[in-house]
Amino acid sequence: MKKREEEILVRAKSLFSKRGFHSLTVSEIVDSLGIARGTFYLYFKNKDDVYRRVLERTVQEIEKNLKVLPLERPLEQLRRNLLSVLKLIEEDRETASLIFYHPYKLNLEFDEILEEFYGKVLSLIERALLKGMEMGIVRECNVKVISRAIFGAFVEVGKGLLKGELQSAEEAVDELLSFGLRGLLEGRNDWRN
Amino acid sequence: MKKREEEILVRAKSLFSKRGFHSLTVSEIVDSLGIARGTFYLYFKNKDDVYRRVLERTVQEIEKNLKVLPLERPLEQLRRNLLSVLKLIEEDRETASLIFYHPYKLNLEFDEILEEFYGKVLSLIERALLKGMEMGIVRECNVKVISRAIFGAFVEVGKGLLKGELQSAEEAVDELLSFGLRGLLEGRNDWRN
Amino acid sequence: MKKREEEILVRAKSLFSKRGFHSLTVSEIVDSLGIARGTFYLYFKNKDDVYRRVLERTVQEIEKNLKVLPLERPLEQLRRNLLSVLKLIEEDRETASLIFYHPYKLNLEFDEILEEFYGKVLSLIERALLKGMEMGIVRECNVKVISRAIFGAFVEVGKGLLKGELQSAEEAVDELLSFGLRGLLEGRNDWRN
Amino acid sequence: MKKREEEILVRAKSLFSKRGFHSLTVSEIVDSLGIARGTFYLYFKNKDDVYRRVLERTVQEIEKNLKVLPLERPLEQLRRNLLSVLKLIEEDRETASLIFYHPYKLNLEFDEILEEFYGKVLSLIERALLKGMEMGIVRECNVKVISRAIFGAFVEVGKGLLKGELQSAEEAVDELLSFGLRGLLEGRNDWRN
DNA sequence: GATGAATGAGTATTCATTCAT
DNA sequence: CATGAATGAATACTCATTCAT
Repeated sequence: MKKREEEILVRAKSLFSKRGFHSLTVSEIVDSLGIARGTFYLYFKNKDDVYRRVLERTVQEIEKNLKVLPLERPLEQLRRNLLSVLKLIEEDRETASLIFYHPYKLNLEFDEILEEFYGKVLSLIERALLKGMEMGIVRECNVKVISRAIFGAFVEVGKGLLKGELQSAEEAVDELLSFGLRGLLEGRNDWRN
Repeated sequence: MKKREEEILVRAKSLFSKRGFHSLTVSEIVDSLGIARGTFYLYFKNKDDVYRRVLERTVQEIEKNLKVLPLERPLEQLRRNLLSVLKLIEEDRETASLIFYHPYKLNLEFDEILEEFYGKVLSLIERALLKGMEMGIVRECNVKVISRAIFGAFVEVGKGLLKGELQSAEEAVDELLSFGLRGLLEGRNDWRN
Repeated sequence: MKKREEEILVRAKSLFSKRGFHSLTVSEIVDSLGIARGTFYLYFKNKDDVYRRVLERTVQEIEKNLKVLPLERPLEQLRRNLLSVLKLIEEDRETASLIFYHPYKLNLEFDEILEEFYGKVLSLIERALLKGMEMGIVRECNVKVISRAIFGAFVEVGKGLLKGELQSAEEAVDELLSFGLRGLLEGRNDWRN
Repeated sequence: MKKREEEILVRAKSLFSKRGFHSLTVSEIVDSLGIARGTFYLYFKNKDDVYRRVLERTVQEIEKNLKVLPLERPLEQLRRNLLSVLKLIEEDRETASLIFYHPYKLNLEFDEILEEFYGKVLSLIERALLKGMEMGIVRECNVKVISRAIFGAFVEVGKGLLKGELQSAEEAVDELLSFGLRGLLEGRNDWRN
């Protein structure tokens, strides 16, 4: 990766995360870097191209943190993954903003990138659930529905952290896990026991 | 409400839900109705104006279905509300699409409309949780985190229904409730008992 | 003249004098009268038509005050005419505004209306000058130039009154006349003596 | 100043002076130069912007010719200034057209540009008058009124030259001066003596 | 590699005018 | 006489993209 290309990608990510796809112009990207308009097109086919690559990178960064640990302790693995992603959000608001607030229907290609990412996360959750059931830790349930529910709960808590309406990622993940495992009803025990 | 205005709003909702705000042009709206460009501006100040009104209406339609039932049975109330909204989604994919896939950062005013709506839903959930705790049905928990989690789970399941990746709204809601109430761990009882 | 027609003309004059031709819309005229857009076109062919008729009327009102008195006392006649027009300006700012600040090159037809009016005023002045020369009161001069100069001086003083930068019409006319007759140089007598 | 910018300004001045602000379109400017619509907006913020800059330039060109000579000979200075401006008008009809026939009430900002210019010319005249009085050359008079009168006379003669209704600028200025200094009444001497 | 002037298709918006009721 | 909904031509302005230097 060329230095210039990298430079543009970094700046573009920052700007797209603040301004969204449509309101950010190519001029703003190049002006903010002090480079010529033509230089931009030396490294990127067009505006869609930068956006796609920004999205891809961002998704990859998160995926690096999604470890497919050995499945002996599926719930622990899930906990770790959720926590590591929420931590990332706390640290890198640009990434979070892109992932959570990406406008769908911009362009089918863009949507696919996130859909694929979401799909990966979903299947990670599904696999943990299935393994848990196999091991007798997790009760029988509709995995399709529940994995989505977990995913959604997680995403929404992530947004809460991003907006500053929730405070600590650690606390949120524990609360989330506890909720997911024990449910809301009174009279349960901690799942780790 | 004038007939024309209604006609435009209905068509605009349909088109915005399919195409998003930016890619839909005013020309497409009027062409699709076979009316003159000027006619559009007779009823709407500008493109933002239609979009705002479409969004407002859509939110209102859903809110009509969010009944603030007497809180004696908070969990039952929650169940009904979630179900009625998911049913709506099943029936009216345009509404669902607008609500779930609205691009944030389009325009602060637009975002506020949905934020306000989401806020209402969140507080509905919070109130049910708090009442449940008061009544001793729901165990102590961080209401801020858990209400978001429930909301997120619900939204994500809604999206799944919309995309056709999940089948029945009824089944999904029951599964969701059971998940939320009993959690995932083996060896729990049904909350209704 | 129909009552409605009159009503529209009066309002249009008022609005055109404040807003100018281009920035005033037909909608504003009809809205301000509480009548339908169609009603306007019952009495006027188009927007140009009202403007033309407003201009014509306004010019006619002034012309009524421009008396072609018997020429025995040409300078006295000139004084009276100038005074009567400046008085009108003091009283009717709408008329003054239209006459003095009409944007040329709007439309040839409009320009002609004022040009014709200006032409009349000029020839009034010219005739007074010529008569004065004939009578030996006025010294030999280039009537074309001087009549324009008198006209211009008069118009500019009118604008000064309109803008409130000059105070009394009477005083201004006397000063103007004295200037025109005696000139600026020291050591002259009053022309009436 | 970039070559293109200059090119556009020159053409715009020419077109505005012939067609006025409203009837001239941006398309006409660019078509007449054979450049793209976007090129125009590279150099000018909008249509108002070109007009404003054309007006400012034009005023500046004239102001360069308005010399604030030492005041020992105030009337001679006035004569020179009036003459130099009238000469300019003879030579540059576009400038003259813009200055004399600019439609007021287009836009407050535009009006201010000319008002400021007119104000400068007026104060130039006022200062000459006051100095003249101080030196005992000019008789006591209401300077506010008389300076306006001189200005108006001058403007109107300028218009006459522009329209071709008056012939020579030199002759007109001398006639104008003689009129202003000696007045119209018979039996006066030349002011230079 | 880098530049930045030039491009022009695309879009929102206005407003005088018409005409069926 | 009066209405006012509907029209659509006209226009300003934006911005992604190109290409000669």
